[in-house]
Amino acid sequence: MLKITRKVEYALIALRHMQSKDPEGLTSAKEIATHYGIPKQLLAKTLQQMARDNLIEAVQGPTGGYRIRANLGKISLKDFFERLEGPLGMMDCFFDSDCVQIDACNIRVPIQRINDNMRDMFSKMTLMEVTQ
Amino acid sequence: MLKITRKVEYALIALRHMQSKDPEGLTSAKEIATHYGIPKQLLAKTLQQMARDNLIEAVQGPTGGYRIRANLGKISLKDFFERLEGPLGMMDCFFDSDCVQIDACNIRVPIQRINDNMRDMFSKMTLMEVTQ
DNA sequence: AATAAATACGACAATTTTAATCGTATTTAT
DNA sequence: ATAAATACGATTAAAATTGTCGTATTTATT
Repeated sequence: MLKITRKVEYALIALRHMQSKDPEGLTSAKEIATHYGIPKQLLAKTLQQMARDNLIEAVQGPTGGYRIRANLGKISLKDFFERLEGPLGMMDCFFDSDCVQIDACNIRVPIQRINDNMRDMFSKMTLMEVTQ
Repeated sequence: MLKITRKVEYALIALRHMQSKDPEGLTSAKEIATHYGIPKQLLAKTLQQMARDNLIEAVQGPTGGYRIRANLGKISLKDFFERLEGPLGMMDCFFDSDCVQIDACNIRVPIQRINDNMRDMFSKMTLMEVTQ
Protein backbone atom coordinates (compact mmCIF):
# COMPACT_ATOMS: atom_id res chain seq x y z
CA MET A 1 0.00 0.00 0.00
CA LEU A 2 0.92 3.67 -0.33
CA LYS A 3 2.82 2.92 -3.51
CA ILE A 4 3.28 5.07 -6.55
CA THR A 5 2.40 3.56 -9.93
CA ARG A 6 4.79 2.59 -12.67
CA LYS A 7 3.37 5.35 -14.79
CA VAL A 8 4.52 7.92 -12.26
CA GLU A 9 7.78 6.09 -11.85
CA TYR A 10 8.47 6.08 -15.58
CA ALA A 11 7.47 9.72 -15.84
CA LEU A 12 9.95 10.68 -13.15
CA ILE A 13 12.72 8.65 -14.73
CA ALA A 14 12.06 10.34 -18.05
CA LEU A 15 11.98 13.82 -16.58
CA ARG A 16 15.18 13.29 -14.69
CA HIS A 17 16.85 11.91 -17.77
CA MET A 18 15.82 14.92 -19.86
CA GLN A 19 16.74 17.30 -17.08
CA SER A 20 20.31 16.10 -17.19
CA LYS A 21 20.67 16.96 -20.86
CA ASP A 22 20.81 20.02 -23.05
CA PRO A 23 17.45 21.75 -22.46
CA GLU A 24 17.02 22.36 -26.19
CA GLY A 25 17.84 18.84 -27.27
CA LEU A 26 15.26 16.16 -27.89
CA THR A 27 14.98 12.76 -26.27
CA SER A 28 13.03 9.92 -27.84
CA ALA A 29 10.91 7.41 -25.98
CA LYS A 30 13.15 4.71 -27.38
CA GLU A 31 16.28 6.22 -25.92
CA ILE A 32 14.82 6.31 -22.44
CA ALA A 33 13.16 2.90 -22.73
CA THR A 34 16.31 1.10 -23.77
CA HIS A 35 18.55 3.00 -21.37
CA TYR A 36 16.48 2.15 -18.31
CA GLY A 37 15.04 -1.14 -19.52
CA ILE A 38 11.40 -0.13 -19.36
CA PRO A 39 8.57 -0.91 -21.82
CA LYS A 40 8.70 1.56 -24.64
CA GLN A 41 5.02 1.76 -25.52
CA LEU A 42 3.95 2.35 -21.98
CA LEU A 43 6.58 4.99 -21.55
CA ALA A 44 5.52 6.60 -24.81
CA LYS A 45 1.95 6.90 -23.60
CA THR A 46 3.10 8.46 -20.40
CA LEU A 47 5.23 10.94 -22.30
CA GLN A 48 2.26 11.74 -24.51
CA GLN A 49 0.15 12.41 -21.48
CA MET A 50 2.78 14.72 -20.07
CA ALA A 51 2.90 16.48 -23.42
CA ARG A 52 -0.87 17.01 -23.32
CA ASP A 53 -0.40 18.48 -19.86
CA ASN A 54 2.27 20.85 -21.19
CA LEU A 55 4.81 19.42 -18.84
CA ILE A 56 6.94 18.51 -21.82
CA GLU A 57 6.87 19.35 -25.48
CA ALA A 58 6.62 16.81 -28.28
CA VAL A 59 8.22 17.05 -31.70
CA GLN A 60 7.05 14.61 -34.35
CA GLY A 61 8.76 13.00 -37.28
CA PRO A 62 12.08 11.19 -37.33
CA THR A 63 14.65 13.08 -35.24
CA GLY A 64 11.62 13.97 -33.13
CA GLY A 65 11.26 13.45 -29.41
CA TYR A 66 10.48 15.32 -26.24
CA ARG A 67 11.96 18.13 -24.24
CA ILE A 68 11.03 19.68 -20.93
CA ARG A 69 8.71 22.63 -21.25
CA ALA A 70 7.50 23.51 -17.76
CA ASN A 71 9.46 24.95 -14.88
CA LEU A 72 9.88 21.88 -12.75
CA GLY A 73 10.74 24.01 -9.75
CA LYS A 74 7.25 25.45 -9.80
CA ILE A 75 5.28 22.23 -10.03
CA SER A 76 4.47 20.48 -6.80
CA LEU A 77 4.59 16.74 -6.53
CA LYS A 78 0.94 16.84 -5.55
CA ASP A 79 0.00 18.53 -8.81
CA PHE A 80 2.22 16.19 -10.76
CA PHE A 81 0.72 13.10 -9.17
CA GLU A 82 -2.80 14.35 -9.67
CA ARG A 83 -2.24 15.24 -13.29
CA LEU A 84 -1.05 11.75 -14.02
CA GLU A 85 -3.27 9.71 -11.74
CA GLY A 86 -6.22 11.84 -10.74
CA PRO A 87 -7.17 13.08 -7.29
CA LEU A 88 -5.02 11.92 -4.40
CA GLY A 89 -6.78 10.11 -1.59
CA MET A 90 -5.94 7.28 0.74
CA MET A 91 -9.48 5.92 0.55
CA ASP A 92 -11.79 5.68 -2.45
CA CYS A 93 -14.72 7.27 -0.66
CA PHE A 94 -13.08 10.67 -0.99
CA PHE A 95 -14.14 10.77 -4.65
CA ASP A 96 -16.30 7.82 -5.72
CA SER A 97 -18.54 7.80 -2.71
CA ASP A 98 -20.76 5.00 -3.83
CA CYS A 99 -19.87 3.48 -0.51
CA VAL A 100 -23.19 2.63 1.14
CA GLN A 101 -21.71 2.53 4.62
CA ILE A 102 -20.56 6.08 4.29
CA ASP A 103 -22.58 7.49 7.17
CA ALA A 104 -21.93 4.55 9.47
CA CYS A 105 -18.20 4.95 8.78
CA ASN A 106 -16.36 6.19 11.82
CA ILE A 107 -12.97 6.89 10.32
CA ARG A 108 -13.75 9.06 7.32
CA VAL A 109 -12.99 12.27 9.15
CA PRO A 110 -9.78 11.16 10.85
CA ILE A 111 -8.48 9.59 7.66
CA GLN A 112 -9.35 12.77 5.84
CA ARG A 113 -7.07 14.54 8.27
CA ILE A 114 -4.17 12.20 7.55
CA ASN A 115 -4.87 12.58 3.89
CA ASP A 116 -4.65 16.34 4.18
CA ASN A 117 -1.30 15.98 5.86
CA MET A 118 -0.08 13.83 3.03
CA ARG A 119 -1.33 16.19 0.34
CA ASP A 120 0.27 19.00 2.25
CA MET A 121 3.59 17.24 2.27
CA PHE A 122 3.47 16.64 -1.47
CA SER A 123 2.39 20.23 -2.03
CA LYS A 124 5.58 21.42 -0.43
CA MET A 125 7.88 19.37 -2.62
CA THR A 126 8.59 20.28 -6.21
CA LEU A 127 9.28 18.07 -9.17
CA MET A 128 12.72 19.63 -9.33
CA GLU A 129 13.64 18.01 -6.04
CA VAL A 130 13.17 14.61 -7.62
CA THR A 131 14.61 15.28 -11.02
CA GLN A 132 17.76 17.19 -10.22
CA MET B 1 -2.08 5.07 -5.97
CA LEU B 2 -1.01 5.98 -2.44
CA LYS B 3 -4.00 4.19 -1.02
CA ILE B 4 -4.35 2.33 2.21
CA THR B 5 -5.69 -1.22 2.07
CA ARG B 6 -9.05 -2.43 3.28
CA LYS B 7 -7.27 -4.42 5.92
CA VAL B 8 -5.88 -1.24 7.43
CA GLU B 9 -9.19 0.48 6.94
CA TYR B 10 -11.09 -2.26 8.76
CA ALA B 11 -8.50 -2.34 11.50
CA LEU B 12 -8.91 1.37 12.10
CA ILE B 13 -12.68 1.13 12.10
CA ALA B 14 -12.49 -1.67 14.64
CA LEU B 15 -10.05 0.15 16.88
CA ARG B 16 -12.08 3.30 16.85
CA HIS B 17 -15.22 1.35 17.63
CA MET B 18 -13.61 -0.38 20.59
CA GLN B 19 -12.03 2.85 21.75
CA SER B 20 -15.47 4.40 22.15
CA LYS B 21 -16.59 1.67 24.53
CA ASP B 22 -15.87 0.48 28.05
CA PRO B 23 -12.17 -0.46 27.95
CA GLU B 24 -12.85 -3.68 29.87
CA GLY B 25 -15.77 -4.79 27.71
CA LEU B 26 -15.41 -7.14 24.77
CA THR B 27 -16.43 -6.57 21.19
CA SER B 28 -17.02 -9.42 18.77
CA ALA B 29 -16.04 -9.42 15.12
CA LYS B 30 -19.71 -9.94 14.30
CA GLU B 31 -20.77 -6.79 16.12
CA ILE B 32 -18.35 -4.63 14.18
CA ALA B 33 -18.99 -6.36 10.87
CA THR B 34 -22.73 -5.93 11.00
CA HIS B 35 -22.55 -2.41 12.39
CA TYR B 36 -20.31 -1.12 9.63
CA GLY B 37 -21.39 -3.48 6.87
CA ILE B 38 -17.99 -5.04 6.29
CA PRO B 39 -17.12 -8.71 5.60
CA LYS B 40 -16.94 -10.53 8.89
CA GLN B 41 -14.35 -13.13 7.99
CA LEU B 42 -11.91 -10.63 6.67
CA LEU B 43 -12.38 -8.40 9.66
CA ALA B 44 -11.93 -11.40 11.94
CA LYS B 45 -8.59 -12.20 10.34
CA THR B 46 -7.47 -8.64 10.75
CA LEU B 47 -8.49 -8.67 14.40
CA GLN B 48 -6.61 -11.93 14.85
CA GLN B 49 -3.53 -10.35 13.36
CA MET B 50 -3.80 -7.38 15.68
CA ALA B 51 -4.18 -9.80 18.58
CA ARG B 52 -0.98 -11.61 17.57
CA ASP B 53 0.70 -8.21 17.52
CA ASN B 54 -0.58 -7.48 21.03
CA LEU B 55 -2.42 -4.44 19.83
CA ILE B 56 -5.63 -5.98 21.09
CA GLU B 57 -6.45 -8.93 23.29
CA ALA B 58 -8.61 -11.87 22.26
CA VAL B 59 -10.94 -13.81 24.50
CA GLN B 60 -12.27 -17.07 23.15
CA GLY B 61 -15.50 -18.93 23.69
CA PRO B 62 -19.04 -17.61 23.44
CA THR B 63 -19.27 -14.16 25.08
CA GLY B 64 -15.70 -13.82 23.82
CA GLY B 65 -14.35 -11.01 21.69
CA TYR B 66 -11.61 -8.41 21.64
CA ARG B 67 -10.53 -5.44 23.67
CA ILE B 68 -7.79 -2.89 23.20
CA ARG B 69 -4.57 -3.85 24.91
CA ALA B 70 -1.91 -1.40 23.76
CA ASN B 71 -1.61 2.29 24.48
CA LEU B 72 -2.77 3.73 21.19
CA GLY B 73 -1.21 7.07 22.01
CA LYS B 74 2.21 5.44 21.94
CA ILE B 75 1.93 3.64 18.64
CA SER B 76 2.79 5.59 15.53
CA LEU B 77 0.82 5.18 12.35
CA LYS B 78 4.03 4.11 10.69
CA ASP B 79 4.44 1.21 13.10
CA PHE B 80 0.79 0.33 12.80
CA PHE B 81 0.90 0.30 9.01
CA GLU B 82 4.06 -1.74 8.96
CA ARG B 83 2.78 -4.29 11.42
CA LEU B 84 -0.25 -4.91 9.27
CA GLU B 85 1.22 -4.55 5.80
CA GLY B 86 4.97 -4.88 6.09
CA PRO B 87 7.63 -2.28 5.32
CA LEU B 88 6.43 1.02 3.95
CA GLY B 89 7.85 2.08 0.61
CA MET B 90 6.58 3.95 -2.40
CA MET B 91 8.49 1.66 -4.77
CA ASP B 92 9.03 -2.10 -4.53
CA CYS B 93 12.76 -1.85 -5.03
CA PHE B 94 13.18 -0.62 -1.46
CA PHE B 95 12.68 -4.18 -0.23
CA ASP B 96 12.41 -6.77 -3.01
CA SER B 97 15.28 -5.48 -5.09
CA ASP B 98 15.10 -8.12 -7.74
CA CYS B 99 14.83 -5.16 -10.10
CA VAL B 100 17.50 -5.70 -12.72
CA GLN B 101 17.64 -2.06 -13.71
CA ILE B 102 18.48 -1.08 -10.20
CA ASP B 103 21.83 0.51 -10.99
CA ALA B 104 20.66 2.23 -14.15
CA CYS B 105 17.73 3.69 -12.19
CA ASN B 106 18.10 7.41 -11.76
CA ILE B 107 15.30 8.09 -9.30
CA ARG B 108 15.93 5.61 -6.55
CA VAL B 109 17.72 8.09 -4.35
CA PRO B 110 15.32 11.02 -4.81
CA ILE B 111 12.31 8.77 -4.30
CA GLN B 112 13.98 7.38 -1.22
CA ARG B 113 14.05 10.94 0.06
CA ILE B 114 10.35 11.44 -0.51
CA ASN B 115 9.72 8.11 1.08
CA ASP B 116 11.63 9.14 4.15
CA ASN B 117 9.49 12.25 4.39
CA MET B 118 6.40 10.12 4.24
CA ARG B 119 7.59 7.68 6.86
CA ASP B 120 8.56 10.63 8.98
CA MET B 121 5.09 12.07 8.73
CA PHE B 122 3.49 8.79 9.75
CA SER B 123 6.01 8.41 12.55
CA LYS B 124 4.77 11.63 14.07
CA MET B 125 1.12 10.64 14.14
CA THR B 126 -0.25 8.19 16.66
CA LEU B 127 -3.03 5.69 16.30
CA MET B 128 -4.89 7.64 18.95
CA GLU B 129 -5.25 10.56 16.58
CA VAL B 130 -7.27 8.37 14.25
CA THR B 131 -9.26 6.42 16.76
CA GLN B 132 -10.37 9.06 19.20
C1' DA C 1 -21.87 -34.19 28.41
C1' DA C 2 -23.89 -31.66 24.56
C1' DT C 3 -24.51 -27.47 22.28
C1' DA C 4 -23.69 -23.12 20.48
C1' DA C 5 -21.11 -19.05 19.78
C1' DA C 6 -17.01 -17.18 19.58
C1' DT C 7 -11.87 -17.00 18.00
C1' DA C 8 -7.90 -19.16 14.86
C1' DC C 9 -6.09 -19.89 10.49
C1' DG C 10 -4.57 -21.97 6.08
C1' DA C 11 -6.13 -22.55 1.41
C1' DC C 12 -8.60 -21.07 -2.28
C1' DA C 13 -11.50 -18.09 -5.45
C1' DA C 14 -13.12 -13.79 -7.19
C1' DT C 15 -12.48 -9.23 -8.19
C1' DT C 16 -10.16 -5.19 -9.17
C1' DT C 17 -6.36 -2.64 -10.41
C1' DT C 18 -2.24 -2.10 -12.69
C1' DA C 19 0.87 -2.99 -16.38
C1' DA C 20 1.88 -4.16 -20.92
C1' DT C 21 0.91 -5.01 -25.78
C1' DC C 22 -1.42 -4.49 -30.30
C1' DG C 23 -2.88 -2.18 -34.22
C1' DT C 24 -3.35 1.69 -36.80
C1' DA C 25 -2.88 6.58 -37.89
C1' DT C 26 -0.20 10.72 -38.36
C1' DT C 27 3.86 13.60 -38.82
C1' DT C 28 8.11 14.82 -41.06
C1' DA C 29 13.31 14.46 -42.07
C1' DT C 30 15.89 12.21 -45.52
C1' DA D 1 8.84 7.07 -51.20
C1' DT D 2 10.62 5.58 -47.01
C1' DA D 3 11.65 5.26 -42.40
C1' DA D 4 11.54 6.76 -37.77
C1' DA D 5 9.30 9.15 -34.68
C1' DT D 6 4.88 10.61 -32.01
C1' DA D 7 -0.48 9.72 -31.02
C1' DC D 8 -3.87 6.98 -29.08
C1' DG D 9 -7.87 3.78 -28.48
C1' DA D 10 -8.67 -1.11 -27.61
C1' DT D 11 -7.40 -5.19 -25.78
C1' DT D 12 -4.81 -8.61 -23.12
C1' DA D 13 -1.90 -10.13 -19.35
C1' DA D 14 -0.29 -10.02 -14.85
C1' DA D 15 -0.37 -8.83 -10.21
C1' DA D 16 -2.35 -7.37 -6.11
C1' DT D 17 -6.15 -7.02 -3.36
C1' DT D 18 -10.29 -8.57 -1.42
C1' DG D 19 -13.38 -11.98 -0.04
C1' DT D 20 -14.92 -16.84 0.96
C1' DC D 21 -14.61 -21.71 2.47
C1' DG D 22 -13.68 -25.28 5.48
C1' DT D 23 -12.15 -26.92 9.59
C1' DA D 24 -10.25 -26.69 14.26
C1' DT D 25 -10.24 -24.94 18.88
C1' DT D 26 -11.98 -22.66 22.96
C1' DT D 27 -15.42 -22.07 26.50
C1' DA D 28 -19.99 -20.31 28.54
C1' DT D 29 -24.38 -22.18 28.98
C1' DT D 30 -27.81 -25.66 29.47
